[in-house]
Amino acid sequence: MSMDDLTASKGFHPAPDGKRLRIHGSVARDLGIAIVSGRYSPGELLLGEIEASERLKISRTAYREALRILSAKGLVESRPKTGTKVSARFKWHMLDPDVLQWIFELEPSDSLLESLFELRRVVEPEAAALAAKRRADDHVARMDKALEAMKEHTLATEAGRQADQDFHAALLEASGNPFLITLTSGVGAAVAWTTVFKQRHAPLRRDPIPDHRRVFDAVAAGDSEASRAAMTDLVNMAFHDTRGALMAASAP
Amino acid sequence: MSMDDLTASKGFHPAPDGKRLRIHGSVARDLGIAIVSGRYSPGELLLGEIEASERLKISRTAYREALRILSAKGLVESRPKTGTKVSARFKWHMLDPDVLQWIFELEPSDSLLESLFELRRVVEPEAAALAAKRRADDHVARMDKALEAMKEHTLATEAGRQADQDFHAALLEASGNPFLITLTSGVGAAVAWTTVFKQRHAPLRRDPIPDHRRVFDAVAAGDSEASRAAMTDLVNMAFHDTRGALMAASAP
DNA sequence: CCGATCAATTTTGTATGAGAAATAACGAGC
DNA sequence: GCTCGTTATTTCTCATACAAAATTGATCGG
Repeated sequence: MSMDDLTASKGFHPAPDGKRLRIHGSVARDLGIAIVSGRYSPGELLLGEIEASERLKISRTAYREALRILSAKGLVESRPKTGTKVSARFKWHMLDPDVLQWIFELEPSDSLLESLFELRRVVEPEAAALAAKRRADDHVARMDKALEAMKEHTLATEAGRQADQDFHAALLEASGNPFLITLTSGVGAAVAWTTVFKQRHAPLRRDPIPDHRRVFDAVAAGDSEASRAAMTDLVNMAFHDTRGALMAASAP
Repeated sequence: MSMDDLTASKGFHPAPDGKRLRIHGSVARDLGIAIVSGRYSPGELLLGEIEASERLKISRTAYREALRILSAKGLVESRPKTGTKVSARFKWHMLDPDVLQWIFELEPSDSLLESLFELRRVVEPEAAALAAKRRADDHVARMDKALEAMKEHTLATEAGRQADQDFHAALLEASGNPFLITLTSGVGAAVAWTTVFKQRHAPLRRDPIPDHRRVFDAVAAGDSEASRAAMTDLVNMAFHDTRGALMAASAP
């Protein structure tokens, strides 16, 4: 692909950053999206530093730092004389929060979506089960509070979605496993953002409160089996919603 | 902590890179290890660019690029005027291959080790079960070949360990899920390197061939239940070995 | 005394030019 | 045909200068 396409699309991204931080990362973002979306194929050589930075109208340093970010995420690898090339897909850090977000900002293939939720169906119920065993009173209180806020504001509002995030965050913390926390929160955030972004506030899903309530009750009661089951349902519902959002966005 | 400690330890790392690639990343490595090992606490401010680069005896650009790598992995965040500070732990990308490796090069706490294998016990058996359903003949052939090589060379040799890697790689590919592949291979590689590095070729584990054979037979037969069970045993054995290696290294 | 607005200072961010290291490709010599 | 040095290209490093951002403090008005 031509580097000009990138320049052309500069600044058109909705930038679902949440908090504005590291504006400069937009270059890495654009390049990253171009890569994960397949506009650069694995093995393909990128232009040299001078040429690329000229096309993008940025300095060489800025371009290099963007490449550093991408190489830290396993998307590219560069060596002297050879140049910088897009890494093979299996080297990509697919679970990196940014990479995930980049993937889901475009139109992820059905199989990718299926794969991601395959992972979620395995991990998240187990996290809920662990949370049921290990939760402290504080976690239960936070989940309860978040649930109340969800009921009050609904998911159509920013406050409601924040409460949803809080609910899951508290649950994950209760699991006490930092790896599960990183994994699940990253995946959840990327997907949640997708649904919100693709279907703007569309009340497509059925009332999510009862399902959350089931999870809450099970975890609060310390019933790991019930927690697992309830969370499985929740993930399945999320899968349904996400698929719906993506299909609506791709075929308007 | 003082930045001088870093300079002092420069070049002492065994650099388990495998292929030499991006030597320059050693700065990021040192800093990353310093962070995940707790020598910098979350929230702590790093020195300014000029001062830090002087201490490390590198240029400002080199130091900045190292910071970029770390920020891409969620370890630090920098803003103008405020400076660069170590991010809160929950922001770290714990499943990033490099971060994992950095964590396990030091002495990870028992609870961390427990947490990681908690994740593995959930994910890897499921990956094996999926592989049993989806494996193609090619995957079986590769696993078979790798198994033969393992039997011939044993895990005490480099060739044998390579065969072990190949075995698991083929199995993961058979699962057909890129997220499972990234997750498992990253985790596996970091831990495998730890055991090899900590206990140099020590024949601590019982013969791993039969356990691998069980997995192979189940996957080849397309029996997902048996695959799940066999892989569970394999993970448990790996947990035992890793714990042993780490304890041996910490209390010589 | 309190508040707000505006300027100053500090820190990261960007730009640019010059050169060093690394490595793949080429060619000379045997 | 094979080995070994040479060359060319590309990333990597360095040094310096300037721009942008954001916190701090000071100044002014109420």
